[in-house]
Amino acid sequence: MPGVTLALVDGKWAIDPTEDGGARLVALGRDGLPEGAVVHEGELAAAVRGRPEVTRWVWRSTADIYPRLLAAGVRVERCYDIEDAELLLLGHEGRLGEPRSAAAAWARLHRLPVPPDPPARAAEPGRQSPLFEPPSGTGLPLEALVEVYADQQKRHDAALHPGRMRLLTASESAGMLVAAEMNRAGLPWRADVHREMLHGLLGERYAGGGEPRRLAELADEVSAAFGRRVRPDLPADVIKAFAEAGIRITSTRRWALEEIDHPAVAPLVEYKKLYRIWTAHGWSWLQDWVRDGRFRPEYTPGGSVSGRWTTNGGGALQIPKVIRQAVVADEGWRLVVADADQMEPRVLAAISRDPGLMEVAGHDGDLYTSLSDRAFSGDREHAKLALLGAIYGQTSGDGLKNLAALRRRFPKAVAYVDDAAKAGEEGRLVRTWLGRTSPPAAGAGEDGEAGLPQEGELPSSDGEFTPGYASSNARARGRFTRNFVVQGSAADWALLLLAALRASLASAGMRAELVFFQHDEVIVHCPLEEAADVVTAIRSAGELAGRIAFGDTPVRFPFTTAVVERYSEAK
DNA sequence: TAAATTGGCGCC
DNA sequence: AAAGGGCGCCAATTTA
Repeated sequence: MPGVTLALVDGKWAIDPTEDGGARLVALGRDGLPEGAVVHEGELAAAVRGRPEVTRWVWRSTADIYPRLLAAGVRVERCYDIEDAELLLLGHEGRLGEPRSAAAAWARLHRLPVPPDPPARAAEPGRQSPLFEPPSGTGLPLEALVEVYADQQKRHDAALHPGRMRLLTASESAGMLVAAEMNRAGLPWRADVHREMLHGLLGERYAGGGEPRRLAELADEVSAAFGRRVRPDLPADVIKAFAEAGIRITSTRRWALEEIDHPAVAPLVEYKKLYRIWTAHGWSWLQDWVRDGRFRPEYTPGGSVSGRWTTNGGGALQIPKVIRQAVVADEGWRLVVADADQMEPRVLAAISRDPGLMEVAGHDGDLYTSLSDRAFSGDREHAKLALLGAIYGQTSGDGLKNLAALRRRFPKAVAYVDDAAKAGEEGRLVRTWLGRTSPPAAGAGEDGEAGLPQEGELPSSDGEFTPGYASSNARARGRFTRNFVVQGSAADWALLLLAALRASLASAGMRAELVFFQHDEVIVHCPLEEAADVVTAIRSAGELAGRIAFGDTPVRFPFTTAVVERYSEAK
């Protein structure tokens, strides 16, 4: 599958946009240093389009440059995003928090004062597309960018696992391309369907921005149940009202409310559910975020420390299930919705190399069922809770009880997350499989010393660890690092999945495009006749991602797929 | 008055 | 039955 490999060297060029809409470019050798002279082209897109032999474009920031190429109809196969790589390398070096702009990297290289990063700008729904903004370059000439790039190559060599680190920066760069393409494509969204649903759920929308009819009615029911006016959206008011009724609660979370026997509970819970839809995905959301039949969130690959993506504006990764009815394929097209099955347990099997868990994860069938057959006398729910509890660091409840059984049967898997938790409690850093590194504990830093950090050897300066005892802060940090190694390695795999899928769709010359990605789930929008091939492409990409990320492993990465007209029809 | 924090809940 | 990881978003409240 030549179109799907992740070649790291060959045909690399560095490019930097100029103020006048052109670009400066130079070919790069294997060492990352320039080969030949810098050339200037009058038009950025033409400069790229005219060099089809280039297999990887090295540039400062994909988010800055690629939308403009896409607008001109130019797609690129691969890129290397210098500022993204800088962030990953800094993290790996235990220096997360230092400025990551190319200008900062260049200044560090030359022992000059390091400029702080510009503040991140929040997405505004009505904001002009970056297409019409001038390049937001940092004023660094191409020659300096290339110096930073060559230095980054050396820093990859110095990483704990240089090959994996290269894979990490290459795949996150690919993720940047995917993100820009998805931002451009948008998720098909039927505003009329959405409005119908809002009306059905919430009732009429009153002018002046007040609560819709159904919410007002529920608020009245809550008040009637208490015998006085109570505002259901104010936790303090609700807690006080229950106290007056002789019921002591400390929070108004749904699970806490549902324990209570009181006539206010039912309307209160219903109110919270609908209130959430009204404020987060209601009429004003629709107005702000849906244009021309598409919802266009801004994806940020690696936006969370674990490497999961985030979105900026529009809450794209929290679309309530009921609202998904509004996600409808175009006429004659379909949505291929693919969900990776039990991704995190499978990733734990691959990274811990626990023989028993690898065997359980070596089949496409339901992982929790085979887990429970082996270790929980067929009790699937207990098996699932135990495994998730181990990954999340559960501290009480049934999950904890069943952890003992899990530890007996799958000692290496449990030890892997336990070791990560211990590292976190002791203030050390942990890494994902490909080398993304957890941030230093709060209060650590400042005293960073020379030399390359090795796994588990980075000191913390918060001084709160004492042998045999961990403070609640330390334990919280342990839960974080415990989960980080699994969630983050799963994000590693997901990046490779996206890169492989993108390459596969492009090489097959399909009209299909990726339109949604959410941790372990992708949606591809495609003509009906391409749907079967898309399903195949997704399955192959998942397996390929597993092999590239984790090497020779028996662990399988199957998907549940659905070819549907509406997102809500999947699952 | 603006920025930061809190509580709650949606998704994974 | 009870609450462990990661986010973004909203409204209200507290802090600067």
